[in-house]
Amino acid sequence: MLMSNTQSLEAKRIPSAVDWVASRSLAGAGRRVEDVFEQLGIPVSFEKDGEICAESEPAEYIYKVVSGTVRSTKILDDGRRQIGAFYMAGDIFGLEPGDDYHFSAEAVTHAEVLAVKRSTAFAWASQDGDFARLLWNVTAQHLQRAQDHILLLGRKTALERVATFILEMADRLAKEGALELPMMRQDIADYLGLTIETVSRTMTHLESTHAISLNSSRQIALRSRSGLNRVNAC
Amino acid sequence: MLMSNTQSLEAKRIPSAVDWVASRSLAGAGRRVEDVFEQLGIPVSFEKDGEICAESEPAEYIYKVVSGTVRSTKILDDGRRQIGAFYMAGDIFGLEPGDDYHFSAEAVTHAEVLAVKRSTAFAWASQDGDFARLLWNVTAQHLQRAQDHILLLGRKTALERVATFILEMADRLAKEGALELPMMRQDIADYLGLTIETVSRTMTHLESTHAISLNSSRQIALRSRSGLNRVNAC
DNA sequence: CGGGACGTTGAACCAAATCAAAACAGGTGG
DNA sequence: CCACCTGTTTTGATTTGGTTCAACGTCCCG
Repeated sequence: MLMSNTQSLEAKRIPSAVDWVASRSLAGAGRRVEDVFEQLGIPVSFEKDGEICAESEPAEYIYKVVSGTVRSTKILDDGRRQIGAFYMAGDIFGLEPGDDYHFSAEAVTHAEVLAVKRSTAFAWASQDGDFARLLWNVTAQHLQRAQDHILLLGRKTALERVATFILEMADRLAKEGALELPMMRQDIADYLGLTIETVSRTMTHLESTHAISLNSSRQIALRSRSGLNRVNAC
Repeated sequence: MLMSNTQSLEAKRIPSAVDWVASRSLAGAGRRVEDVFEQLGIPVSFEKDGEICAESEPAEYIYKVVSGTVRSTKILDDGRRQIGAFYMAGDIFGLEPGDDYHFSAEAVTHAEVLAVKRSTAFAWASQDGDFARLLWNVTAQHLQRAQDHILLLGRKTALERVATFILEMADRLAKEGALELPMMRQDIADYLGLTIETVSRTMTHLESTHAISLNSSRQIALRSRSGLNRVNAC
């Protein structure tokens, strides 16, 4: 869909970025490592549902989310879909040990990302231990989240899954007690390994037990964090 | 249980390893990066069900499996257990971005591991880009496996889960078509997010459809890899 | 040969899925 | 401003895959 967007990257800016890193890689020590993406990244924006990268395509870029929300997905032959993670502002994704992406990534909302060529990032990391350490750290944190999610999918009930989800989202994007979910019910269902109906019913149930209140389907207020924590086994 | 074993590590050998890495870290360039664990690691062995590390304890060591099989587990308050991964000979585990382990690890069978102090490994990695790259690679591969497992737990049926499991184990430890499972049914169930009964029934079903044959409960022969691949959605 | 751990099988049950329909929320255009 | 359309969410009725509960086999190992 937004393939043209992705492909145009190459023609537009990348070659100069490669030259840049080659010429400055040893001068990078003074640079703040957190800002490497900001300095080397090409800003790209994706409309809602735009495809940022596709499973089993060459993993040419690493991405950092500037704004918006991104989902990583895997799809089975018959269309069943699983969302592995949501990435929000500040999150880095697309780091692959092999040559190809191992999942697809799509914009949940309109999203702005910074794209850095994999080769550029690796070249930089080989010169700058702090940056290498940052990349490892990002990967290891993703792994921890994945392990938590494995526990959720393998052993938690629908009620526990939804409670965990709401608490996770509250931590990541709450402004004083209320949160605006960027994704629709189908995305939540595919993240939690449930159906939309079960997600909807469970939300309603949490509202009826005064754990949350649903301003609109996307806007949730935490009524009782302790209630959510209680229902969320841990 | 084997806490004494783990704790004795410190007294026994670690301090000398720290000195060693300090004195030789810059001389390490000629060393084969794959062998760093063999050179720096302290061999430790664990009996069946021995605890190698525990969730939320300080992540003091990184481990490499020499022989045997290890499971990583997370447990909910009420005892529900999820196995995140199995580690076999050659696998590295225990790499944590934070200061504490994020899961427990136990020996499924009698297991020999090499333990390297986290601080030692990180010190080495900061001097040796190849070793840093190796550690990142290990982490990123674990992440990919975790993502595949998330898909399995979120969206696959019991039959598909068991088929996927058998194919995975066949890839990792098959000798000409037959494989000897190191773990019991409860471990398989906790890995696949099922119950022992369902795992057992599903194995029986796969045998009755001539996809596998069960020599004993632990010894499986792949009768029809294509049959398994067919049942295993992907 | 007897006991305990592990594995299989059977029957009843239940949490979540599926199937179906109604309610809701934005847009768009008259 | 309202009527209409389309995509999304909620609610209801029914079904089902997998769990639970219960019993029986099997395999070691002393």
